[in-house]
Amino acid sequence: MYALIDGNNFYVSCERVFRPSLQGRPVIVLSNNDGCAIARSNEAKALGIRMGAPWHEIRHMEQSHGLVALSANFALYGDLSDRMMSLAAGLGPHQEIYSIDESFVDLTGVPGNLVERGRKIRERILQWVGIPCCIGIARTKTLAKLANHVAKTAERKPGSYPEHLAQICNLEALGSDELEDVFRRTQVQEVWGIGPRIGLQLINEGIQTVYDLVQIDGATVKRGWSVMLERTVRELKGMPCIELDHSPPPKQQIASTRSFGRTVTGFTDLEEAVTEFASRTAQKLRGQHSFCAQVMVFIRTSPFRKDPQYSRSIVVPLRRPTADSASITQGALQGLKAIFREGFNYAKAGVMLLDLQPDDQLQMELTLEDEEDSGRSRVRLMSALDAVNERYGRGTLTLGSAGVRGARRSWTMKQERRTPRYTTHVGEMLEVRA
DNA sequence: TCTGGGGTCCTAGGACCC
DNA sequence: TCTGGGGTCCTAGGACCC
Repeated sequence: MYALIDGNNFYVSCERVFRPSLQGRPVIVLSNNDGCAIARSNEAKALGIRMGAPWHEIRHMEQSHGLVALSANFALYGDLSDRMMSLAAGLGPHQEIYSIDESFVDLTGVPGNLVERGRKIRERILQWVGIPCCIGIARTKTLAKLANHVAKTAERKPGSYPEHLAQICNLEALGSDELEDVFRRTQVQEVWGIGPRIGLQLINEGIQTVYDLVQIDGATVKRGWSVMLERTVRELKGMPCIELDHSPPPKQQIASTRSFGRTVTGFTDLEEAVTEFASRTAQKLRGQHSFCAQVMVFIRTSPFRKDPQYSRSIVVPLRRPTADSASITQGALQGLKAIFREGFNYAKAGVMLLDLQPDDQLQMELTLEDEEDSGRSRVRLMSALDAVNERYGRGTLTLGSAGVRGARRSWTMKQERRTPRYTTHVGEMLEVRA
């Protein structure tokens, strides 16, 4: 048995914790560069604002409907997520943190009424953190996701599902007639693992609801689509195929990419940006105790503009696997030189680290003694760099080619509506006056 | 004028091996 | 007219997730 617990409209709920006046109003959170909507309150959903809607297309609703749009404040969301997750872990013995707002909990062996237990945890998260959650409970992870969808939709749209399934939904507790009713009311595109493409194909084949989908036998699904969809169908039939990942394996690639606040044309701007992206990836790499053997760098123009288009990437092999910011940055800049072309309006760039391996399983090589010493001192230098940036904030210490804070850096992202980092930045804490 | 970022897994096809 | 069989590895592209 699994539970899936997630925060409702998570980013918006985080903003409302510190600004209760946003309750009951249509609120959205925008992506980096204030580009498009990535979280919507129920009221914003009711206005017909789609996930990913470009801000410039819906901006007029500020005036007409009192829409509130905020820039993404990931420092705040990450911190509230940690608090929510530690309380959600109380549901059962093992937890898998699946995303910033969702976790699966293995309920095997948990005694008593699971719905009651869920309700207590939900109340605690609401009271202690301030985030409203919904919980889905079922025999497989895919069904737990489905149950969670039912719990949320029943709460938000009365009449869509039986009322008693709102907020906390345990599919295992339903009779077969009621379960069939839930399956008939749920469209295939709502299923975890079925995206817009496959969803459309299924509908064209006359398979509209989860009920239709579970009528098909596995072999037909595999032949007509893929082993992935077959697995999903088996899970919907109650056969567990996806296990809980309670200690997620180290990442196989690490990326840092950004769209620019405005387009840039010069090599120097790209050099600064790529230096920063490379440094960030290197820091993440050290965080999971890995080395990388290859660095990928890409630059591209905006496909949304009518400008001449250019998009290229290149993979640069490193001389030896490393987690040193300078070596990784050097590789990335070397790649950038190779792919840069004059005369384009660049809108985005990024660095990805590939071919990752644990940093304690390095292939040894013959080195001169002083080189080995300098290798060790580089490791200490990187530890010191990370420690200083951890203590005093990201960007306190950077490589020279990253450019100087507050100087040009014309490429940095636009965030015109960000709320304070209430819980992670001393200078931005809430002040309460008597 | 203005359209996010960071991941995973699967598949098909080509190169290569014995 | 006729040209093996079985396997691995790599890459690019597609689909999906939040």
